[in-house]
Amino acid sequence: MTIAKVTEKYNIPEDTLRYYERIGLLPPVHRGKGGIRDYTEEDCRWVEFVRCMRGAGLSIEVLIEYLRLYQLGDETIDARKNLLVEQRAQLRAKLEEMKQTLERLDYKIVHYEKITLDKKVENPSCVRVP
Amino acid sequence: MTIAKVTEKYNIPEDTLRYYERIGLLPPVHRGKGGIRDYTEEDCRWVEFVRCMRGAGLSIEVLIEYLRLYQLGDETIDARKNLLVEQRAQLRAKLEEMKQTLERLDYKIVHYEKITLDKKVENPSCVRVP
DNA sequence: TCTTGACTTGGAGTCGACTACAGCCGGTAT
DNA sequence: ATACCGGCTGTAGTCGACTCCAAGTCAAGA
Repeated sequence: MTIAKVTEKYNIPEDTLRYYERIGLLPPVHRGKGGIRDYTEEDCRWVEFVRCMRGAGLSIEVLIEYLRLYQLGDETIDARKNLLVEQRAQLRAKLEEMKQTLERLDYKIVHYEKITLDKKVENPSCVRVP
Repeated sequence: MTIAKVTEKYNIPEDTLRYYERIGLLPPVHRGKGGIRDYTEEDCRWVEFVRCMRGAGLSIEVLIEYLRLYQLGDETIDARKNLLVEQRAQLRAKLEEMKQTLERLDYKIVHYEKITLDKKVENPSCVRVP
């Protein structure tokens, strides 16, 4: 699969795919004639995995480490699991924080809607909070 | 309230508080003798608000705009509400994405645990996926 | 044969969000 | 009087994560 196809399929710019590979966030992609990249099924799985994890905010550094461990084989299964457990904990925490903030936004929006209604009935009962 | 107290209370570095004020992410803080900042209750509410929203990933740009609108008074209530509604939508989407990823991590971790167990009973039934 | 277009590398530039000084000021403790 | 805080401004530097570009290669089509 050419880089253009991968870009199209996963919606990741070509430059970014090359960059990911260069820094070791993707395994070295096999090259065909003239050094042109030819992404295998497994390469694509990595691309998708990285997109997913980056989308959730995992750092590039951590993902490079994960790939590195993966490439070292079965010896690193424990280390990989620990890495994922750690990242999961952080993700959980972030998620919780964001849920709280979402609720706060809900509350504020309701507040703004109340103000607007109050104004319509000429009864301004709003308080000044951020 | 001095900047040091605010730093301590909200766990935001002094440099960052000054930076936030400079770029208009906080309203101009009143100064006492010798130009020293004296944060009011309302200033603190903004600090806390900004910390919360930044923590959820809202951009500085958007928050500056929100403060700007707020400072323009009641004329901008609608605009502010719209801004919040938009940001809430984005936050919801991000949250959903992260939830999916969290589940995926759960799944992968379980998978790694299975591998470890399998190995203990000399029955390696694992597949090679990222 | 020449051009076009998809790909390559290597390196530099950008962007958002801080973060770290250098150098100065004013009040208090020794 | 001096030294030390704690704060101030202004500017520059850092960091993570891309993003852009020049210059080159190669294959296929007019």
